[in-house]
Amino acid sequence: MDKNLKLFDAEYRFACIVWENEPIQSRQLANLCEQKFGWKRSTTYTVLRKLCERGIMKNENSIVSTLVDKKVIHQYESNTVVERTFNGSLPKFITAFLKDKKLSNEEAKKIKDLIDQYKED
Amino acid sequence: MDKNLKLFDAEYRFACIVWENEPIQSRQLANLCEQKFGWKRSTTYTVLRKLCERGIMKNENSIVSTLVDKKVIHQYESNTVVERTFNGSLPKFITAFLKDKKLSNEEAKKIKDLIDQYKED
DNA sequence: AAAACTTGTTTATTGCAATAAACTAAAATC
DNA sequence: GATTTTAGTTTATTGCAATAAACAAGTTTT
Repeated sequence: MDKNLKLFDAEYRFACIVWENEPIQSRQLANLCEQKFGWKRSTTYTVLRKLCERGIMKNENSIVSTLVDKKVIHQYESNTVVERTFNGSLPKFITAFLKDKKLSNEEAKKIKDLIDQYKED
Repeated sequence: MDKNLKLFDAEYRFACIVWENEPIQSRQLANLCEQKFGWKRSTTYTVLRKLCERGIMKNENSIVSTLVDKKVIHQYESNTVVERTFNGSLPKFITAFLKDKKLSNEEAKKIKDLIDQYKED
């Protein structure tokens, strides 16, 4: 299936709730969304159904769970931003992000170690 | 002034044209937008005026120019994404971005050198 | 000075995300 | 088996981004 991984704001916040609580009863999910977002029951169901139609979640016997990992959504999201706004360049993104910021030695080391993990063998 | 630095998609694409061509006559700008986006003249003026009202551009004697550097918008944009979706963590963002990717030694070095530039003295 | 053109504003129109009300059907309870 | 509850769908409603048509006022051209 050709999943559209672009989650709109409301969808993303909703998905976070599901990721944190899955598998979860649809009823409970509606309650959570009511608490966290002030959503009416029908709103939760509408958002849920849209995501099910796109193959991102499923609702089987009133048990809701995700079909797409949060990591995959994050991957999609980060790639989209870098492509759209930074010409696909990670260094450009980092430069923009760090503008007016300073990193401690530990923070810098952490990132550099991280980068090394993605070097091709 | 309290500039709202959030540019919507159309606004951002428009701003890019201005950054690349400023200072530019409003007429020429309308022509460019017509070519690049297929916009009618009035669309260009509407978008332009919104950005002027927000202190992001100005239009003086039919000469359009920006009041906010592209870097600042990029800074805002990158910070917003990292905060909203990655809990403010740059490493988390990078991890998501690099998933399923490999970096050449040169690419890795480039990024690590970049990181070092932001270490506090 | 009338006509034509230019610049910019005011006022629609459209599309879609976000939210919810109203309804339906099945299941559980009395 | 009638009633109430639960799960989910269908059908609005609202708000706002994106786009543009229609208009106004100044400037240039004839």
